[in-house]
Amino acid sequence: MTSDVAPGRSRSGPSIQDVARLAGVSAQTVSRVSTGADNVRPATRDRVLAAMDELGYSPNHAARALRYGSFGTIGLIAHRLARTGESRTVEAVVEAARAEGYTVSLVDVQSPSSDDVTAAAARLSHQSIDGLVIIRAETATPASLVLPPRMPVVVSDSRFVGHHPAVAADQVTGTHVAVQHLLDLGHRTVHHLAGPVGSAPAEIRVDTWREHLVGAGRPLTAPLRGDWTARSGYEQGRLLAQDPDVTAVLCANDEMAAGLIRALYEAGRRVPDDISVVGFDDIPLTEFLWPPLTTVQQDFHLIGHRLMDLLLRQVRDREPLTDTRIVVPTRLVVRASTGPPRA
Amino acid sequence: MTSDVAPGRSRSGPSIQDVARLAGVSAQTVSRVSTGADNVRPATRDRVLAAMDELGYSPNHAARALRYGSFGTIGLIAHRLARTGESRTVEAVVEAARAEGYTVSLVDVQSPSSDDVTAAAARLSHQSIDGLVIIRAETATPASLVLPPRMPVVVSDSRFVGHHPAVAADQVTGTHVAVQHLLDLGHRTVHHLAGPVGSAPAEIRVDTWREHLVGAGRPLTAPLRGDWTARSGYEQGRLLAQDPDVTAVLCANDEMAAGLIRALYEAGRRVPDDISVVGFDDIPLTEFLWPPLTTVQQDFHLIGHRLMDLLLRQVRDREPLTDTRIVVPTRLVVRASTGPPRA
DNA sequence: CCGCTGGATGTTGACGTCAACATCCGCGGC
DNA sequence: GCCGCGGATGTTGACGTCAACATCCAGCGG
Repeated sequence: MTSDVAPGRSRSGPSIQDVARLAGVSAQTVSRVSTGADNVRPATRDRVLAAMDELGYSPNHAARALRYGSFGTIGLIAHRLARTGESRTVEAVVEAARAEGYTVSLVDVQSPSSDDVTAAAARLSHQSIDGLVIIRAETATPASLVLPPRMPVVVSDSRFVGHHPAVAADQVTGTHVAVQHLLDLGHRTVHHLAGPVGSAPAEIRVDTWREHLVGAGRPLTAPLRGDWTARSGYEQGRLLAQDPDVTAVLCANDEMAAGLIRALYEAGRRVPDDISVVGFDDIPLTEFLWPPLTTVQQDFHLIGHRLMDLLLRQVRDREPLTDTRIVVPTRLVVRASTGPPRA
Repeated sequence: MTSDVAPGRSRSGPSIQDVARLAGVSAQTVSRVSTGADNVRPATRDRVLAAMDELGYSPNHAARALRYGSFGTIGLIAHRLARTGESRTVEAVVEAARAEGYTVSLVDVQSPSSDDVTAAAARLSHQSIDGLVIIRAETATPASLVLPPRMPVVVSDSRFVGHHPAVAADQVTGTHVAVQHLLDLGHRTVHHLAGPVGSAPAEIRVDTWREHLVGAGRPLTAPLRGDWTARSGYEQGRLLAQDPDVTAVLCANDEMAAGLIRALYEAGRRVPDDISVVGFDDIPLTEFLWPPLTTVQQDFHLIGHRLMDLLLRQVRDREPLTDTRIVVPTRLVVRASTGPPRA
């Protein structure tokens, strides 16, 4: 019943030594029990387990990490974490990581520039992480992004193909299908409310949209620019509402589409009667907007899991995956915000 | 020019010894340079820095953590991380942590029950975290939540007052103000679309709503129950639309309000002409719904920062904050979804 | 009854870092 | 010229864990 646990030893709990003392065995035997080695007599094991329980012992992760050279932790760099696509991807990565026994260390960078991402990666690598996931480093470029050598990395951005293993939604097909959907409905051309200049996903969508219209021989207008927020969609929508030629708009995400639709309504233009609108992402609210939004669905959950798969193949199996690329399909969900143009 | 860095030493980079060898000094001198001690001759310091640079050295965090008993890491437990309130709070905590030099280890629990949260906390405490932030452990209860002893903890849930330091939005005032706003408009009573049974924030809103109506001597109806999703709001809205007595509904969050409004429209009941609707949270899209939603704004950003403040007071300053409680104000934002009942 | 075998358990050292203490060296004062 | 002092640098040990090796003992065959 005597308790001779060292009293004032900082914050960290009881050590393996304390347990060993209480159980009347050596530290090594305690270690064997806690790593699940099989050559421990059941009676001894029980005694050790009881001692662990009494002391509330849990192995010191720092010591294990030092011993093994691995933390069981992966770093995750995101920008504007609270945005829909980001937070859902993060959630999926965290979920997949937990399933594999890894913990996720999260860093939210101020800007998605190469400098900030480089700094965040350096910070994380000091944490002795086993691998690094970078989510949508929008304005970073492969050449200027400096990562710790020998660090397994995956990126959710197709721009990094050839430099880092990447997982990306098939935005090209998604955009083609969305534009074609509008043309099929009879629209003469499609306007585009794009994401900010410099953002890679925004540019891919702009390029594909333009290419498709050119390929179909349709008139081309300059893309409008938003910053992904509903407010920017609203502002651009006020401008667009002035233009009687506009009958169909492809928006680079759902938030901007929501803002746009509201601006159109306020200007007296009805969706889809006067103007058809397509979004991108399929956020949970999309279905309950008025009218329910036709949109290009991205499977963020799958993207998150694929990111983790790809990372673990490098971390665990030591596969060198320099230029692997995984494309996750997108899918057009047709709801009520698109229809034929007014005759 | 000779490079005698040990070749096959797993993943971790060069050690302090490698740098010392290259610079022709002892490991301790390298340590002094990297911790910024001042008693190193400038010439020596330069030599060491050059060696660090050449080798790409950075201190091994695991070893430091072992030595110091601290990781510079805080644990963050969340449930359904991708939800609006959660992701914005997480973002704010991560931001505040980074500003203070801490990294955040993220765990997303399957369910917000005491058991799952307890397990997650145990997992994290193995990571040698310095403190723990628990975001909205909805159905966990103070009594059954077992946390590692001596672990600094903060919780964003007022139910834990008296057990753990907590930061919570002032939902009580927010709910009172919202209900009164509807009564002031002339509604005879207010219906309530609540969150799931067992969720603490949901129950607080239910209790306050009921209490306010009773206090004002208004007729009381049983709260409808959703699960925070827009879909559940839609489903309850279909039921509610059948009831001609309903003229005002307070929803426990904005997503459910959006779903509810859509169901009302589909049933031919107009908002706010036939029915007024109030939401809760003020998510970014709220303003761009149709009609723009009157809602109770919660300042998630401030909540995140306050959580971090409270945690650091325990971690850094060793303040024992058992029952501290910080209340973050809420605010009713009146938009276009509320109005007087039809005469 | 002795020695051998094999499983259970103990001992040692190393992972990388840094505080405490030890040592070394140059310079100023007497 | 010698002593002492103080700043720069080196050495030792400890943080907690676990693999490798060492030891111990029970049981069995000869």
